[in-house]
Amino acid sequence: MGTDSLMNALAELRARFANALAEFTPDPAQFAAMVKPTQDANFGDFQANCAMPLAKQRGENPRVLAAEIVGKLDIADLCQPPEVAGPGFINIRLRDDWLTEQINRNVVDSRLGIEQVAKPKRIVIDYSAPNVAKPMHVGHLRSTVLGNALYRVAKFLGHHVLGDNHIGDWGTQFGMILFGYKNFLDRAAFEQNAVGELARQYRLVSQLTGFHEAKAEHPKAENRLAQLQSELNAAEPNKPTNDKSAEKTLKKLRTDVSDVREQLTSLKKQIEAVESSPPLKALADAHPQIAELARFETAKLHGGDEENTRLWNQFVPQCLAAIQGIYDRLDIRFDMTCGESFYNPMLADVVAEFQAKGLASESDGAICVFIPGNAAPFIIRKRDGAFTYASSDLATIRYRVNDLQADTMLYVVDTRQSEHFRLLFETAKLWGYGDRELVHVNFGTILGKDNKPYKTRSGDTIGLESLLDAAVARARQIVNENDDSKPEGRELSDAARTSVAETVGIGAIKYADLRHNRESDYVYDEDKMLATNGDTATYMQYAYARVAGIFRRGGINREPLRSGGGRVVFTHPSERALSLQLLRFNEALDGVLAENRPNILTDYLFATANSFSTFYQECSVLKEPDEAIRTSRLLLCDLTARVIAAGLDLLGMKTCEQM
RNA sequence: GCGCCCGUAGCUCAGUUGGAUAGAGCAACGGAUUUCUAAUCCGUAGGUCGGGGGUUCGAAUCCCUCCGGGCGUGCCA
Repeated sequence: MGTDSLMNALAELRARFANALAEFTPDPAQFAAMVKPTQDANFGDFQANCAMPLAKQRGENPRVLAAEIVGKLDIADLCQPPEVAGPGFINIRLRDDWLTEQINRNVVDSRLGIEQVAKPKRIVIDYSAPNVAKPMHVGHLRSTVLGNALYRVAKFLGHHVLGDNHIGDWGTQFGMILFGYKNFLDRAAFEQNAVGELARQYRLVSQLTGFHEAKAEHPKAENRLAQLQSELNAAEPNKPTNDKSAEKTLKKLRTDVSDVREQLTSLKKQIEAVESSPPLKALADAHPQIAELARFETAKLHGGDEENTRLWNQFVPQCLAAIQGIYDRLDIRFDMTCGESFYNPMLADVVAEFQAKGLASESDGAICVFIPGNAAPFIIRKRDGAFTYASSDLATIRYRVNDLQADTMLYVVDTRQSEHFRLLFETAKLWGYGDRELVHVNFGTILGKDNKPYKTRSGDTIGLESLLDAAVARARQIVNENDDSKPEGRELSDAARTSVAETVGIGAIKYADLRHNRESDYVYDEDKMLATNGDTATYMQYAYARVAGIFRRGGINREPLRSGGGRVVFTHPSERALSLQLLRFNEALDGVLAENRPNILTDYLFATANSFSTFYQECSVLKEPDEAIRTSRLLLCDLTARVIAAGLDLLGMKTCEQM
């Protein structure tokens, strides 16, 4: 395969442009990078935007320069003669013979034309990271789905990737279960379902703790409200006419008042939830110091207390096994699960090293790293001597660099922790890890239809499991309806329907998450993600199933088809469009990794499935009388199916042969 | 108070280091089916890209400012 690079049209064009541009600039690569796919097919397949900025730099006429560049270009083997348009765009249309050459190469390529990277990096992807003490909830969805997609793509492109689940197994939450276990355990329930009972303990202790805090906070909030209210009442009547700053203060007061009101109602709700239930109220009254006692259990665990250590060793594997159930369903496996407890033994040494090197200093009793230009300190040990997640994260970096030889570390974590990671990375740089790539792959919040963080109507967080169940149940309904309404009656067995529903339901959730720009918040809308039309996982899965249907109906074996020596030929515009689209798979994958944005791949797959649907509409395959054309179309179908299945697989989604 | 982010079509969202007439999906309207699966395709309509100013041959994108919203903010992770 001496012409590997030809498989990537964009890269090849850029290389050719770089050659031509060498005569005009010392930095041809920068300008060659301005070759891009066109947005509008009327302008051809690719466009080069380099003439304008280059002309500006050289003080020349951009159109004239564009023509000169075209004159130096050696691309006649791949493109039709380029055209200069507008202020100096160079429009390029690939030659059909070159295109068919490439597509025929990909048709028989097991990697679908995707090369592995020349210089693989060792990448650690830190994602999902649930707290094992409590059930996974909607807040874990994005990290889990996004991280896994990046993991799969990086791996497919040939990087050495380690997926690491940095679980919370050592924090205050564990003290809460320990306290609950010792004081409130329902033994029978525990025998029957240990993890469920532990989760109940967590919720119970957390509720009681919250109750006492709310009790203490409530009068303070009322005072604050009263004070703000009176300030507002005083300010409101002498409303200034044209005083901007006074107006602003007034507005600020109003929002403060409504904020405190909101806080008050939520406190009341918390209090009422306990007080309206006599058994809960009795528990609360019996344990006024519950928060402190739970913290004490955590401290005992950290101190090596025998009983707590024994319970911890018993609980953690059980909790992990329960979480694994969700991962199995989501088709996710980690290479390693090194949580907080794994790094615990290293923390004292890390802090000592920072102190010894003079990188950290004491402030108000806490050990802090102060980064110039940052107001907030990076606290690596608290006043009470306990370590923080800052110290744990530093130990993690050291481990990943020294023991795992990581070049790149990705942290797929909520954007609200941006500041923490900024400080963490700065601190790591001071510590001597400035040569490693540390990236916070941040993402936004999943919102409910009220545009607030997604919660149940009563304000509880939504369990991940129930989210999956709901989507699958809805998918099952749709599968039933669709299959029942087939012209010749139902085609799927009950078992098949169940399996399709799982594939479609889980796919819907994942796709809905991945198709958004990760940095945006998005509204969780089950109706939309499971709609039978539109930009959904189902659309891609359906396109795949249609291809599978062709091969099934035609009784065609795909392996022999590929090796049968048939060739793709263009007889219809939709065949060309589909082929070009299929050849762009590598652009999409490169794009995903360049910015850690899987939505680039969802966009690509949607466009691909769309291209296919058009082709499917315009070109009959099995009914095509000309055998060469029929074979050509079968080859296109086969490659389409493989690209869609591979793309979905890289996003963590499955396909079905029939749906 | 300080810091970060966002504001694009009626709704949900894309928009690649500044590029051509700002794009999808849904909803609306009009077409296509003796179905290789209509969970589809083709078309129409819909936007002062929050307002204003600036830089540029060229701005949704960069800078300033104002308005509106979200998030974070020294010992939770």
